[in-house]
Amino acid sequence: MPRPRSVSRTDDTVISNSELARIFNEIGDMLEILGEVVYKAVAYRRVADAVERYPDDVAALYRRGDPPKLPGAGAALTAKLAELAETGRLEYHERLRAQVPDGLLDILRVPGVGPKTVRLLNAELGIDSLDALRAAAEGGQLRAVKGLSERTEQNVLEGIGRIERRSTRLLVHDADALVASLVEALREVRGVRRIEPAGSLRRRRTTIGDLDLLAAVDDPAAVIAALDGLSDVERVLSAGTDKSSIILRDGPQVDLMVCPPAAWGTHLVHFTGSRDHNIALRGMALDRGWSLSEKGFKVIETGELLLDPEEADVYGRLGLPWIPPEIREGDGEITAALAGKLPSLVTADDVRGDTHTHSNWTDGVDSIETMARAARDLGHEYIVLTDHSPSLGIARGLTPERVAEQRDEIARVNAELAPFRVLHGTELEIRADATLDYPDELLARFDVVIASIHTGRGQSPEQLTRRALAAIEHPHVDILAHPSGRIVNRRDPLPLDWPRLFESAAIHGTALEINGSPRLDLDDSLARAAGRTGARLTLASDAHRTEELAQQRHAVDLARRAWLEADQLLTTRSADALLELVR
DNA sequence: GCCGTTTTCGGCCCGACTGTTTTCAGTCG
Repeated sequence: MPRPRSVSRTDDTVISNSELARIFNEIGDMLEILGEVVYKAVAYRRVADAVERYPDDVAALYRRGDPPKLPGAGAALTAKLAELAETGRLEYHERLRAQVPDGLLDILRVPGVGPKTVRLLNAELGIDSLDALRAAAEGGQLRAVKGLSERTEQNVLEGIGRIERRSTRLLVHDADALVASLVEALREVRGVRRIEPAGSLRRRRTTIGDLDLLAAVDDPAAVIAALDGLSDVERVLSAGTDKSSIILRDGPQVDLMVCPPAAWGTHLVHFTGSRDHNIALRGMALDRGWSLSEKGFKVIETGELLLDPEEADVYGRLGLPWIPPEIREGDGEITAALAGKLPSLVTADDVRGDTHTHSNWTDGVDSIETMARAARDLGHEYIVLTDHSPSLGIARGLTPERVAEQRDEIARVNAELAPFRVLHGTELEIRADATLDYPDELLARFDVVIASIHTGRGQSPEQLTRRALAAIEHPHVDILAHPSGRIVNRRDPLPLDWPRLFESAAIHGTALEINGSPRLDLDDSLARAAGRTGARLTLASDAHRTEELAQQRHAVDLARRAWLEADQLLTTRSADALLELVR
């Protein structure tokens, strides 16, 4: 399976953050294969992570002479980022690639095969590609190498099969459903006191690699046996006394950790992560003479183990308030906690309405009344109905005449369902030429106008930014919907000038949407950056059927990851307060 | 390669599991 590698660039395109990160990660892999000190590889990967998470375009900032301060980037790596930003290439990277055969990086992706084994295979058997590795394993040649065996050959073949089948990371929406069924199955096992998802799912990341579960149990063997025995388990990867890993059929890897109830706190902190967050906590523990692991705090002088049954006890020992999982990314939360400046994150209970919903008047499935009743059942006080404007032909956008008819229908539903309210809105197309899809007189009659880009996505960053700004600055536009236009795992975000957009949104009082559908747009780092500039945001489901109204809770999760508080959001207000704000 | 209210050198989070080996290295999270 060939993997993409960077190519020489001759055009004037600024290299993207994800491409920078990819190159730095690849350097880390190559350094390890070459047998360099592992910390050098770690340094490159750390900076790769920081670049990937950075909300603005790192290369563009370098070019502008305003390079960001990235944690873990010293003189050497800063110079390499600068070289990549200026030229799109990195001589050091190309030199390493000349030393490391292409296929070795592919082999490194086989589970269970690390850099040492890659080197060994290459040195002893001349293996330099996945195909060569597969052939050698099938031919029983690996067992001739000291330290490898027939068993290794089987594992390698299974590993190759898995990376060839492996799809993209799991969307959090899908991971939730999977984990719920696992938790339900294991909760009933004898001796299970508590069981909860941990890892990136508990941090509510957008996509999930492996599913992590933590169980507090009296009898570890019982719950591990129960997991391994589930009907949809394709293979048991490992099964020890404290943890077990399985692969679900057509699904992700699931890691189950068990612990005694008395040590639940440290285990949950440990397995929730992130890695950077845990490293920071361990550093703080060391300063106090403790070694922190999932087992507990070990007093270094005496070896005594201090147990914490709850997470709050763990943080308390370190002089910290409990930190919500969503912001445990090693991205300033420890500093904020120490200073007593943790945000009071928005919660699902703060939400009073939804600013982006559709009906069967355009591309939705359910009627206005059905959507309204479902939203009321969810506890909402109102929804904004935002069916499409005409130029989005694929969605059967509403003509001005149909808009008028829809207004009457909404009045009827409101009379029926009061005090619940349907506010009359529109999802207004921002056309390719930066004009809007309805005349101003018509826009003025809507309660709420949300504007979005669906077409002309191939335009230059300048053109696209101009279109978004045209909407933000328009007096009748209240919300920019799914601002980046991305769909997770399917459609890349538009290359917009975000700092300019956020600043303009703050000035004009136009809110930016956090969309809880599989778009998950804005993403968490952009939403955090927007919040910092003082722009207002809104949480929306973009529901096209009643069941999708519940998607809004993914927007809540994302807002929490973005450090947002209730008063920075529209949908935490009453309908009247919302109308007052957008007037 | 980075980094310092102990350090400009000597550290760099910590432990479980596997496999092959008789005490540990490699891999993973």
